Amino acid sequence: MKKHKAKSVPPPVRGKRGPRPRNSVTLKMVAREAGVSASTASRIINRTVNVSDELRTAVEAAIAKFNFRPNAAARGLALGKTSTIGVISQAMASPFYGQGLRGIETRLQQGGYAPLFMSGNWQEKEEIRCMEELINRGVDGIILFTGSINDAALKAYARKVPIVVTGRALRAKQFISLQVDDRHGATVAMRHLLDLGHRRIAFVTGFENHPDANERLIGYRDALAAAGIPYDPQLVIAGDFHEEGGMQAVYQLMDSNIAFTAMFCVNDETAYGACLALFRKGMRVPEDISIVGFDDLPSSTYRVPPLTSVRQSVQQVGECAAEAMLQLIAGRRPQVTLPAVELVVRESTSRINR
Amino acid sequence: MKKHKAKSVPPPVRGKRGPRPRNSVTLKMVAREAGVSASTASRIINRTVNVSDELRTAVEAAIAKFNFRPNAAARGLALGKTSTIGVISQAMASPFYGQGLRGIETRLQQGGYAPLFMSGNWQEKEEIRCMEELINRGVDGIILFTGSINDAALKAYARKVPIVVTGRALRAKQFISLQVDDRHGATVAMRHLLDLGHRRIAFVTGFENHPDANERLIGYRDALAAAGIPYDPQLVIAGDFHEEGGMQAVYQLMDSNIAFTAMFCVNDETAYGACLALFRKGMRVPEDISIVGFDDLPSSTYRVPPLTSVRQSVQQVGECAAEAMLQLIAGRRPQVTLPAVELVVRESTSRINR
DNA sequence: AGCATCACTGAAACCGGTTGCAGAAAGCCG
DNA sequence: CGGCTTTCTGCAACCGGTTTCAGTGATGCT
Repeated sequence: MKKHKAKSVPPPVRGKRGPRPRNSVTLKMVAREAGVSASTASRIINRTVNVSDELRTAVEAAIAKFNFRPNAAARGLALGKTSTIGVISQAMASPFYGQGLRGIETRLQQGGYAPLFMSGNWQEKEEIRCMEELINRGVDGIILFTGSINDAALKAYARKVPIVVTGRALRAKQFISLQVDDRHGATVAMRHLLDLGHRRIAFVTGFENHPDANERLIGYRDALAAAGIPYDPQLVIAGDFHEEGGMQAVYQLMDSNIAFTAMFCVNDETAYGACLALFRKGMRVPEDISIVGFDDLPSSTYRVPPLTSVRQSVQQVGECAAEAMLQLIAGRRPQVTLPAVELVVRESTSRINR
Repeated sequence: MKKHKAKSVPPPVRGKRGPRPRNSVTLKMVAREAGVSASTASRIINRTVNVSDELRTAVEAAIAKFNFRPNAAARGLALGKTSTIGVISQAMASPFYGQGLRGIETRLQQGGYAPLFMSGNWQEKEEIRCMEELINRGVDGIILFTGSINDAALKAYARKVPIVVTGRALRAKQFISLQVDDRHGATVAMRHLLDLGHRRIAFVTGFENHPDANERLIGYRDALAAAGIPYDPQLVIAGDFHEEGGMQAVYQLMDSNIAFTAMFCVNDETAYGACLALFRKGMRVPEDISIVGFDDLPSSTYRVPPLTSVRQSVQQVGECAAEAMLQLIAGRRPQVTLPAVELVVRESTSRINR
């Protein structure tokens, strides 16, 4: 008994396959229950074609009865898409990113996509790793939320998968970059302080060369220039976008005996740190020093005192990014506009009193 | 020209299929390049069997040359697993969850899994939706980070997929629950206040019936009892785990002229709100009122004044949850222990001065 | 009535991997 | 030197959907 040519009559070999305790309902089972073929069931589910009402209700009943949910992997394989969007941010733990991620999640979900979040931890290498991993997993697009991957690499990736990036000015196919109007926001913040009579205004910036930080610095300088106040480099201190940077900046200013009556911080977290350092130094906010932040994190409302800040609604930026991605995938050239930045005046700023 | 029986000779129909611009390298291409079959290539990649060094290097070279990455959907379909763990939390935007999620992400990644995050927004219905969605997507396990899905439903889900839950005491197959020692933490916080001489200590709790809140309330009462101080229900105010709840609690206490010299808040965010309300009422922290929080969020270090809090390292809880999940998947009965809670004394508490 | 059109439906070929089975080649034995 | 393991390798059958193509009745048009 030898079958010298196995192909002549394909015998249903059917050994029991591997780990098959898939406790799941398959399309075939639903189809059989409804008395139709799998193809028809599939078409009904996806509304690909019209089918008679009779069959439709039968299939729908079967689906409900078994609580059928199509297997995402199979569908992804067949369709060549996963209905998943990769999202790379820097750190989930930060309230800033949390906000943005939430916006992305919300909007994506409306569009039938789910986000797959990964964190780059402020390291380009890690971001690259995330990129690769996400592409492996076959995501249908990638949103880079304030990433630092260099432009060239990004363009290269954009040829494999649609990409949306925040905080860049870069054009390419399958590629959208969203620019928050950092410069304008900074100008508005400065104008507020200037209006209150401040003239010696310190600026705590972020990492060297970070686009957001640079733009905000430009806004700072623009506002000074417009008010006819000379730019004093001593008043600009490098920070790290975190509380620690804000604290160090204050210590540095005060230890150097550099006079100032107000501070503009590159983001709210930096402002928090500055507040604490001033408190340590026995200075009061806003009586002695006025402080303005940027981002208007939710917790800024509840600081003591509540922080004046430039609101850019990170959540809305996230939503816009998601929106852009959805349009990109749909093949349209996205036309999304970020909400305008606006100053939220609270209690960390007051008229200069001396 | 009619072929009445199409099956007799299966003709390679091969119409051009749908959207096939898969710009990806397939296993088959790699195999051909290396001069082996797809099966062998697969086995080499997965180290399923030993193969001659010659072939191994050939295949590895081909992989490198094409930068081949196996298609995750196909692999998932064949294997019945996705190397993805679903994670349901309540809100990404909150620093609390951000911390925990970060811990989960870190640990999972070490184990070769990636997290798929979804938010329930404190609504059981949404959590259920997430559950379903995650199961659809074929995740290999689900971590419910402080969820409110009822125990019965949870047990039912656990029959379809391994589940790890925080903040419950529930046993089942394929199911682990992690309990933070809330009660002990609350006791420690209270003992600190009592040691400082406080006797009228308010407690701002969370949502009604939330397990964490209840446990902490018990700790509060235990500590009072141990100190021989009668429990005064007037001093316990319901909150919402957020700043707003803390503010309202303070207003309520003060408007009712209920005397108190210290507050213990169910979590840090509540404490933040309380601080602000006290500030509004012209009370100083800690000179007039001492405040203790719970969770020790990163930003508590930078509050003005820095907040005394019970540290439970949410990030470590996240890591433990991930660890438990990995073990569960590996078929072991996980034996993970959460780090002990500890009090971090900062500047929001001081000896009573009256 | 005769033939083209149309609306539905099912069989089978994919998607891109994994893996049971068997055949081939090499090694070992009596 | 033939028979029997042992080690590798390839064929083809899956995984669970989607979609092309062909086939069946029913209908429309001349």
